[in-house]
Amino acid sequence: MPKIVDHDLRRRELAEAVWRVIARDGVDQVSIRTVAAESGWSTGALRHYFSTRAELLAFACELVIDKVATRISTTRYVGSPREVVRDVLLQTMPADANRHTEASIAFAFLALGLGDPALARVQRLHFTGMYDLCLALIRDLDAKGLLAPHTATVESLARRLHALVDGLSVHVLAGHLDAEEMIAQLDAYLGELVGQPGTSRAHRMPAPTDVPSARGARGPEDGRTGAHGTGTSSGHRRRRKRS
Amino acid sequence: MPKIVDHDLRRRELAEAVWRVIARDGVDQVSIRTVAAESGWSTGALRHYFSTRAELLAFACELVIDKVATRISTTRYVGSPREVVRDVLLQTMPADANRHTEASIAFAFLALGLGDPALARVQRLHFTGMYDLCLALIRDLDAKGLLAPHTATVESLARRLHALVDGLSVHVLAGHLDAEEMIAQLDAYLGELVGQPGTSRAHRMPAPTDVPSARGARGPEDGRTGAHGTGTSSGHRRRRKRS
DNA sequence: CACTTTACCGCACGATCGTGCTATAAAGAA
DNA sequence: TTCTTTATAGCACGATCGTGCGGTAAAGTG
Repeated sequence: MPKIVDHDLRRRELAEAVWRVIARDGVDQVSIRTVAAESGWSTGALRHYFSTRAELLAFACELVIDKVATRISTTRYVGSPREVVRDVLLQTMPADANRHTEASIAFAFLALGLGDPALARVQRLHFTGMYDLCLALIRDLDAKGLLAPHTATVESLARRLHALVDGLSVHVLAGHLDAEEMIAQLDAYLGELVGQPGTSRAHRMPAPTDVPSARGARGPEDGRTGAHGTGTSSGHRRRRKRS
Repeated sequence: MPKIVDHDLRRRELAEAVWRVIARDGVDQVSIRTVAAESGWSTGALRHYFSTRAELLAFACELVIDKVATRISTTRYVGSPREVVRDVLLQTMPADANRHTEASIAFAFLALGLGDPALARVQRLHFTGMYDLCLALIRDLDAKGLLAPHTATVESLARRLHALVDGLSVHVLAGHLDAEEMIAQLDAYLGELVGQPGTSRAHRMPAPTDVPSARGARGPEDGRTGAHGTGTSSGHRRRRKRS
């Protein structure tokens, strides 16, 4: 047998090059050649791992979705139930530079999905997973008796929470809000969901709370070594052999 | 003087061709040639009205924003203040086929704006205008004493309403919600803002209520004949002279 | 009529696109 | 060693892109 490379690992590496191109130059700058240049490979090498451009994009889209799902389900959360809910939801929002980049990539794919049914299908799964997560969080608060008196069903509350989270995210991505304001509004909304108490650190419940998984949500283990950092931070530009 | 055409009118006609291409084939199918074919003009004719592709896109983006701003400020609203608020906000949301198309176009531009600072600037103005509109609506409810007891500022309530509106819209555009569910959730949220009463038609106030303008919001008059229907419905395909 | 100005067409250029293809390098198996 | 299989490079093809530009039709003025 000749030189063997981990195909799945290489595909992830190339997908991350797609992310960097999208984050830096916009989604309409993604081409086989630009991704090849960004990753340091040749166009011919790319075709060994993705037979078509659409396949590359679909993989990069799925991967960024998996990335946040994995982070949600592997992060340990501390604090009151309300703080846990807040921090879980913030995992999907542009709360810092890393998540801003991540969210803008996911958002770019979302727009691309308006004209690409294959991408749209992947994204609907993501939305369904996020709604299920919101519903589970709300149900958890309800079971703990922390929800303020309400007339709506928990499903209705979850739908609105989900919409608020995505709406706030879009507003930050569009430059209409900054991250602090976004977080403040999320906090304010959660403050209306539970009793009045603000972000009070009193009444803390230090035991890490279980977080309902967002989707099929396979853990960090799917053949690889665990949390090795799928982060965008691995932006090493490989140098070419020639030219 | 030779043949004179209304430049602004022609530019609008071409921008509507851009909208149709985006709605039918996706934003990445917009090129000078496809827009020329869609509008029935030649590529050379296009260049008489837009010297560059970016200029064409920017104009089409601004125009779709103006279109909803104009509709908001020219529609007469009837019903209780709460119903007025609902109907005003629904003007920007994919509540029916027409508005769905319109919203998907605006959304496509939004993603395009992530990589184009000029477009991003236009869109920030739009978001600011929409926030101001939400704030004015909330203040109107507050002045009428219709707001349920709340601890938050009206600005905070407006921010969250704005985010909910856009979040629900995105969820419909992504195929995650249908229009009815979206409207139901908007209604439910407004039901929490004001007193408990649902969408009850009792206690109606039939006098058309004034709607605070969304932006600089010039009326429908800006040199043209008024409400002549800037609608996407004017999809007449012009036949070429030859070929 | 001729003349001027605007509207419009459509070709041409160079760049870039996705993708098929061949040639070569590398690495274990025999 | 030779052979077989995989990995990678990079060229070539046809299509499409944005845009510049010259030519022609039309409409009003003199």
